[in-house]
Order: sequence, then structure tokens, then C-alpha cells
Amino acid sequence: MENMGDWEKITLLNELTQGRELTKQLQHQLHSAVSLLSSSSSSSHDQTQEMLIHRIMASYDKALSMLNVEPQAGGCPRRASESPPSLGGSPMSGGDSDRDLNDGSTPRKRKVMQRWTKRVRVALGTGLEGPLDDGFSWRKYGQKDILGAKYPRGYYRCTHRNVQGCLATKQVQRSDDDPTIFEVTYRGRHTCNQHPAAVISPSLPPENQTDFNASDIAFDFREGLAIATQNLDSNNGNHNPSSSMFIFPSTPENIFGVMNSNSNFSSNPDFLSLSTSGTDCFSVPPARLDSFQAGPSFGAPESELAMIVSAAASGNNPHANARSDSDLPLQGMEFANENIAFDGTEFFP
DNA sequence: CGGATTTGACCTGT
DNA sequence: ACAGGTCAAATCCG
Repeated sequence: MENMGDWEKITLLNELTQGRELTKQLQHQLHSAVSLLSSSSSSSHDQTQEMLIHRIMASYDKALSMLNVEPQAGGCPRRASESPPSLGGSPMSGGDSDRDLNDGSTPRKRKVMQRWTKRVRVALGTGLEGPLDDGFSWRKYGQKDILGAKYPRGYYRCTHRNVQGCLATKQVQRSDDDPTIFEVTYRGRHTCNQHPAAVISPSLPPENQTDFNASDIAFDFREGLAIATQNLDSNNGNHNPSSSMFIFPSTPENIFGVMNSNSNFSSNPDFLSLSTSGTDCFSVPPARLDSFQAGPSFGAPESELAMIVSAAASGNNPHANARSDSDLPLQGMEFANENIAFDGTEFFP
């Protein structure tokens, strides 16, 4: 690849991008066909097709990554150009302000991978203040005192860098003001075969902000998850109602979340956290989200418990499933992503 | 003993 | 020249 000239590289890039785009169109065609035939259930045949498409897309992504190109150019769903406009104001804000777009006219510039920063709050005393677990395995390769910063910055790269050529890196810097906050800067996408249980999309449009209000956020997770909620209601009379279980089965679909207007969902590659009325419900690394407990016992009044709702498909699929449980208030909830249709379908009838 | 971390040196961009 | 980023030898740890 190193021997490849600029022209060949551009041509290859174009081919890969076009292939990816065509695959995406095929995916949409498939969804359309499926929705015409059946409005609710999809056969295993459909799922197989869907899986194959996802794998093809993953191959394109990987190939593009190997070119040091972020694959969203031309079509990764819900990247910057397709993200809800309410997602954060300035387009690509917080993204790499530096020389991402090298059109070849400045050949000496080293290609710099996309970079985005998330702020991660870690509760002291939870045992989670150690290495931030985002589901990927990282290897620390450096630490540096930063001018004007109280704490040193740690440099991490993907453990599989040597074996699989994964170029993802991250930098972790503790906040001066609040030692419980870590600023984590990610660079590059993982091209390795790690399969974290859940990873909130590193492909989210880069933003500096971490916390989103329910009224203006739809968040997606990277490939592979669906969320269901169950038993959000209270089982017994006392005010210690049953906890809520969130289940994250592995599917090839993207995930979207929704919460009520009292809630804030904090998402970043290291932690999911949900709070209502300023009270934390949970904060947990996505990698541990196979199942976990959240609910009023975490401090939030039951009536305000926010909802996590899953969408069973990408943002362009109008048949995204979502489930609400019991009689939790749907009012105040909004689907911030207009591409998602909330049809109320329950996962567990 | 092998993999991860530490840390001073070196490299690179501004 | 300087600050940030990376390398790599030394060290740690399970």
C-alpha cells in the first residue's frame, strides 16, 4: 500500500466508497421489500441477508480504514452529514479541526485520522476510576505531562495493533477542574476483530459535549445491539420497586435511545450513564451491558425513570422497533431522530 | 515467561 | 525552540 501513488489510492478509495454506497442502497432496497411483504416479522432469511450486508459493509469499512480513510465519506449511516441537526450545533464541531481533509495539494502533511473527544465522568469509589473500560482492549504506550495541565496525559493504542494492524488510539486526560472527569480523545476506528458487548458509536459526529438532553438527542450505538427494557414497573407496595433490567442482545443493528424530558443520557465510548432529574440512574461501561440493573433503587423516582428504547434497525429503517414497558409515561419522550419511526412494537408481547 | 506499564529519549509539527 | 506524540528499553506483574 505504501507504494501506491496518490492516483491509485484515490481510485481505490473511489471504488471502495462506491461499493459501500451501493451496498447501502441494496440494504435499503431489502428493507423496502421486507416491509412490503411483512410489516412486523422478518424471517431468518431476511436476517441472513441483513447480516451479509452488514458484513459486506464491515469489509468496506475495514478496507477504507486501511487506507487511513474514515469510511463515512459517501455513506456510513448517521455520520456527520446525516446526523440530526440538533445533535450539537456546529457540524463536525469538536472533530478534528486540524487537517483532516488532505486533498493531495499538501502532500507533505501526514494523514491525520479523525479525532473526537468525550468527557467521561467516573464515580469515585466505584472501582471504575481505573482504566476506562470501553469494551476494547488498549495498551498504554506513553504518558506525558502536558503544559498547564495538572494531570499527565496517557496514550493508548489498540492491543491488536501489531497483529491486526488496528490503528485506533486514544488519549486520556484527567480534568483539572474535576478529577472525576476524564477527557478521552479517540483517534481512528478499530479495524480489529474485537467484539465488545456494546460500543457507542465512535462514529458519532464528533462533539465536545457529553451530556445530551432527551429532547434533542438520539444516540446510536455502533453495530450489534438491541436494547429492551422490562420490568420497569413496581412489583410490590413498598417504594423499593423491582429493578429494571436492560438486555442487550447481539444483533447487527444500530441502536437508538430515547428518554423522557427529565432525563439526560450521557454517552461516550467509555460509559453509558443515565440520569433523571439530575440523579444518576446508572453509569456503566458498554462492555458490561450484557445485562445490568438500573432503576429507582439507583436513586431516581420511579415516575421519572427514563426509558431506553431500542430501534431494531438503522436510522433509515422506518420499522424500528421500540418497546415501552408497563405504564411508564411516554409523554415527554421524543424521538429526536426523525428517521426513526416509533411504532410501539414490543419485543416481548 | 510473556504481556502490560513506565519513563526517558527521540521525533514531529508549529 | 518548544510542546505534544511516539518509541523502546527497563521494569512490573500475573
